Amino acid sequence: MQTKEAITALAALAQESRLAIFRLLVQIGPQGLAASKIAEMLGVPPSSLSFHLKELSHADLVMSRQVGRFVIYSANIANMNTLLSFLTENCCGGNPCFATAMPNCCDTESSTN
Amino acid sequence: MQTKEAITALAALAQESRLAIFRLLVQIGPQGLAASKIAEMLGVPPSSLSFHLKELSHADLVMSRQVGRFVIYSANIANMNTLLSFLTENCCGGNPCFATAMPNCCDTESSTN
DNA sequence: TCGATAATTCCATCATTGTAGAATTGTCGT
DNA sequence: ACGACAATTCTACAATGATGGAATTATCGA
Repeated sequence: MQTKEAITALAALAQESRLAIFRLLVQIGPQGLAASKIAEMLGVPPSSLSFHLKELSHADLVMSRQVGRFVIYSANIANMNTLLSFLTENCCGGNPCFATAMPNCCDTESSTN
Repeated sequence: MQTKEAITALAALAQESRLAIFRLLVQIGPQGLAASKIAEMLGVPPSSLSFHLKELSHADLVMSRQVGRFVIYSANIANMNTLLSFLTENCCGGNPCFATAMPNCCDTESSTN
């Protein structure tokens, strides 16, 4: 992961609505939620929600798939884990302090780990 | 950790200079670096550096201590870990996907793991 | 106490981002 | 094809954040 991508992701998360959306999607897991459902649960106006979902998508933190007239959004856990790793990369110069790898949370589609 | 604190921390990291500063301090570890040294290593003007260090301090991502006429900054790894946990909290509804706890990177002041 | 260096605050300028109503596009059921 | 609903884009407006030079505060060595 490059610095630029990390900043995009962090900036995407550094906003009340988007953080709420993302955390909601993390908790829901791979099955995801329709945009309208998210709007309903979080009380965000549709246009604002679209704006924020676009930001999160652009930051590769959420994925979307079309199902009928719904667009289902889900958290991109793999990329979130990449981000977390980036933040702790080479912690303390790689000395004993650091417990190897980051957790693999909800290994998305690919193989587990 | 509250949402508000998380947003403050994420916003602090979502900026090129600050992310560079933070990652540098993470890699340096508990011993930390003087502000002037950081400025030198990253090529940031002193006033800008102060501004960014203040942001990072306010977000509880770095700590500082005065040593002579130097102010030594170090990463607050404990709080970073709290932030990472917050982001993955209750992932997938707490189902099998999630590998228990976050890594404890550089257990700050206390014992070194 | 004086010069030198470390660090922060002040300040003005510039750029980016959040917000939400209205209009638009796309998909469904009949 | 038409009405209903899902979602996005368009468009201003308001608010916040980044930048770096100059002045200021604080600490050291001699």
